[in-house]
Amino acid sequence: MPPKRKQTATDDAPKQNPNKKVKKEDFDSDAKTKDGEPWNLKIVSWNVDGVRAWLKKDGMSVLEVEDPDILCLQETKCSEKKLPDEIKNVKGYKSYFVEAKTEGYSGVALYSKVEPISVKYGFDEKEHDDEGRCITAEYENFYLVTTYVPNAGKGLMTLEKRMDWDPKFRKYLKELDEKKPVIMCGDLNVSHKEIDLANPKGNKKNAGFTQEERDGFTELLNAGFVDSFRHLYPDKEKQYTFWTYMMNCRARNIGWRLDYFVISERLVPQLCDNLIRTSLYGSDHCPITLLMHM
Amino acid sequence: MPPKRKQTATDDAPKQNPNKKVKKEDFDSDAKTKDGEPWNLKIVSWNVDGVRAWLKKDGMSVLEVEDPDILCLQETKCSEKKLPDEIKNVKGYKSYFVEAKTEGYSGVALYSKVEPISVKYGFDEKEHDDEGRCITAEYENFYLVTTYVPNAGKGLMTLEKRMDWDPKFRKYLKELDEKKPVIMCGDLNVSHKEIDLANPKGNKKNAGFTQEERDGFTELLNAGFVDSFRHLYPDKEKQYTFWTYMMNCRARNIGWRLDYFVISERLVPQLCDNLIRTSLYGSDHCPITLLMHM
DNA sequence: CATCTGATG
DNA sequence: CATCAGATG
Repeated sequence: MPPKRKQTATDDAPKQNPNKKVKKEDFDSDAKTKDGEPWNLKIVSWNVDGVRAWLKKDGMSVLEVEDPDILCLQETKCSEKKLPDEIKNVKGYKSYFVEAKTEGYSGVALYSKVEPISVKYGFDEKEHDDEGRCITAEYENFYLVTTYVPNAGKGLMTLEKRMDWDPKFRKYLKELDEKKPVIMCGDLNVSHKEIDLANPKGNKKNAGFTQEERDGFTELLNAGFVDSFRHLYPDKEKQYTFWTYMMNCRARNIGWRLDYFVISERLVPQLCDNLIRTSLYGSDHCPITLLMHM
Repeated sequence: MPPKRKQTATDDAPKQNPNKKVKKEDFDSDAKTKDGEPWNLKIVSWNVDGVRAWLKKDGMSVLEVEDPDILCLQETKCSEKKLPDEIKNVKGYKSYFVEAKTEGYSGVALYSKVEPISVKYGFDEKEHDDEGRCITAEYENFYLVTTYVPNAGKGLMTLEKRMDWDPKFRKYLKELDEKKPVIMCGDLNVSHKEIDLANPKGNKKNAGFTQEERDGFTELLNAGFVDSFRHLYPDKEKQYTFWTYMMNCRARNIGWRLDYFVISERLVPQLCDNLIRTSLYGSDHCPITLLMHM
């Protein structure tokens, strides 16, 4: 049985205030594994929806308040040659980028305090790799994969591309998992269950909540992986990581949980916490934070 | 001989400060005709470079400080159906709009306290009229024509279109002039002489200062019209109405005089002043103001 | 270095 | 309602 966390009525719908200045202390955590081991690895993942716009909105301050060991960004929407210097060179971190062949589309970044043993761009599927959606970093005792999964598009225009992605990416993760345990994070562009979005009924035919996409996520979990947030908080409602900019959705918490840390089953004993940082602004997603004892 | 105005070294290069709040009193004028008649008609012309962006930058405050009888705007870049209500309905004015067939391109507006006897959209040249570049308002004792003349384009890509415009538009103005005197204003997209731009040497091959465009303007004047500003201030240097947004040109006054009031020769005795309102911001052009005794 | 559109999300 | 690109100026 997963360790159920205490739930209160108030923490169901996190109060968000974009103007409130965040303090480093608010991000402190003494989370521990089930066996009482403290965390010693922190990973932050954030879909930045354009890294240049996000930079101007002070997105980089996430490094000050979180001080993560690893930071993963999705939807950088910027070729490497156009990256501002503040994005390219971050003190204390090695950085890695993939870009789409189409300028200003997709793109993923990975920052790491410790230099990985190896870094792999894409996952040997040319069509998908050409869109700059995946970076894998190999560490001593795990692989970190960060990804921006294809959006099924308005009117499900690109659902086919998405459904091509799911099995291929799952296969890739399984292959990695045979070598070392895997921590995969990013914008998976799906809300798994009804609890994972504000309006499940109205979105069954929309990108991010079709049966096909939800089944793809289920199959990933069946392949030996765990949705770390839902594992820790199986019944916690109104926990979202994305809100459309339209209709004041973020202030009203009409959102979707699209961003995840998905970990190999055998890493569950080392899981300390998965936090959703709704107090941080800079994109239509908020960052998520994983705490592990490695 | 034209009435030469006093020139000082300091008013050659107007000091501009975008943050300075303008006061209505700073726009007062007691200009008179050569014969000492005070002005009783004020017309303001402004290339707004996108009327929606200009509105957000408080461009409409020109009405408060100038209180013109007629306001002409060029490059509205907005089809009538997309015009914000504040643009469409202005208290105290009748308003008229032309739009380009291409959404977000060109477009001209005219606001008038007194309802014109008639209003004409375009000048019966289909190619040009499809680009929403001209409105003519007929008044008791004059025609007002406001226009946004085709830009010759980067690398003079559209110089041909421009050179097609010049004789046709000139012919149109001459025909009007046979009926009533004409006041024509707007962005003529040419600096007539070397004195009319900061860098004449470097721009002889560029849109706005080619020999063809300059000759077109000369031919217009030869057809019985007068550049009212240059008539009043024949030697006044560094008087520009446009500065590219690039390279901090406005602060450095590296500009062009592209916006004009061109009037029928027989209106010259009624001319009181032509002012360049460099203290007003909201676009890459500044407004110009004509004072007439009609 | 601004405006705009149109694609994308 | 945001990001981006690309056209236009």
